[in-house]
Amino acid sequence: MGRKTIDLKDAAEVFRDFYRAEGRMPSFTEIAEAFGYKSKNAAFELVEKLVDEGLLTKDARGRLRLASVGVRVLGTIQAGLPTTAEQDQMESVSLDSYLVEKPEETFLVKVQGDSMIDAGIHEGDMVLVERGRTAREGDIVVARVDGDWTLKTFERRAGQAVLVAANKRYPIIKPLNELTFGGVVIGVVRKY
Amino acid sequence: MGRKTIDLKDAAEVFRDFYRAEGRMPSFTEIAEAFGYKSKNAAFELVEKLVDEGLLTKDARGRLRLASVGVRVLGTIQAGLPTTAEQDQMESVSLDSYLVEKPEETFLVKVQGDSMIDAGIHEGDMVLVERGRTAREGDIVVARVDGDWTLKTFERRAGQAVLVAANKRYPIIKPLNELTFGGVVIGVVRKY
DNA sequence: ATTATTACTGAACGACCGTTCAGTTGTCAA
DNA sequence: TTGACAACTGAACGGTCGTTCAGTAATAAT
Repeated sequence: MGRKTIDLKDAAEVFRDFYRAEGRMPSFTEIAEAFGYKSKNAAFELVEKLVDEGLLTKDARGRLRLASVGVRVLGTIQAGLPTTAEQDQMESVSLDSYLVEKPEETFLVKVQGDSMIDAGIHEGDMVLVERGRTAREGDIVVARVDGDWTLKTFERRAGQAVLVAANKRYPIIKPLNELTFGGVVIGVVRKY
Repeated sequence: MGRKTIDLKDAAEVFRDFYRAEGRMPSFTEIAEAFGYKSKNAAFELVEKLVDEGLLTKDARGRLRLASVGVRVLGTIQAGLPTTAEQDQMESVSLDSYLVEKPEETFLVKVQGDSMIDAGIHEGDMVLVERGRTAREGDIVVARVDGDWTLKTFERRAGQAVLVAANKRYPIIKPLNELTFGGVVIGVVRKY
């Protein structure tokens, strides 16, 4: 046979790393460099195998594309986790596009304190805040009350806009002078 | 002056949409098509403006790159949300690469029930499960106990492996015959 | 009305792209 | 030992790429 045999899964990993670092797929010249080939054709044939395996895709003009960007979605937990054979047919979703609609207006903010713990937002969690969206009752908002920025639920009590913590140990905040909305929390992200 | 003047922010949105749909940035021919230009040069000059505005970047070989993939990270909530002027210098992070290390082994599972509510995992949340990772004490795991798949904290009581719910109303599960680990929960994602 | 400036068109350039092909080198099975 | 086969090398091809340049059309200021 030939010289070395590489695991195709490992090869696909190299492509994914390149895509993450560069934001695009490598050219055949770059693939050859990455794998230590001296010929583009060696890279070409490697890509053909990966396409056959379904790990890569090509578009009409031959440009490469990752078969699975993001994470695959499994319906419910009841079925257990899928095997390698089953997972090919599963839909794959990018967490960025799943959670964020307006990247230009969205920010990731680290949560301090436990004032929203009953809403499942713990200290150290990251909340996705969209700036400029109008807050509706019940929305969790980033707001500036009398000089301080806080993370609270926006509600109305007797016609007045108030900020309510999701923790019984915190009082309801009734803005005296100032109430500015920084943004609305559109999502929560936690990493263990 | 020339014929029409387009808002550069809107133009950048077109590029982002293309990148989301195709997984890569458009060529100048494709840009011309998307904006209704009959000449590649019109697209070229539009891109130059976007680069000047910092909305796009070019690499060494002239290929385009989105200036902000993913979401910008804001340190703490104390400072409030940044203005347009400040946000340019902020680091931008892809949620995919922030949360997921091994895309091939990671799955997104929708949570049913309230057994993990004290750990801040509510019904309807999505948990990121990495298959194959060895579970350590205190890890939240997807496990199969005596035939049923559940989401619980993995612990040891008197030398025996047990599954503990983060909810006082649920009992500790001591596996009778079978205990199979499907994967370890490496993150939580919630969308409002 | 004239001029300057901007928004384009259209053609051309070398460079690199994906692809193909002929040949070489190493490895395994018979 | 031999032959088949797979893993490569190296050169070549047309095509598309990013880029440049000369010119035209439309707006705005003078």
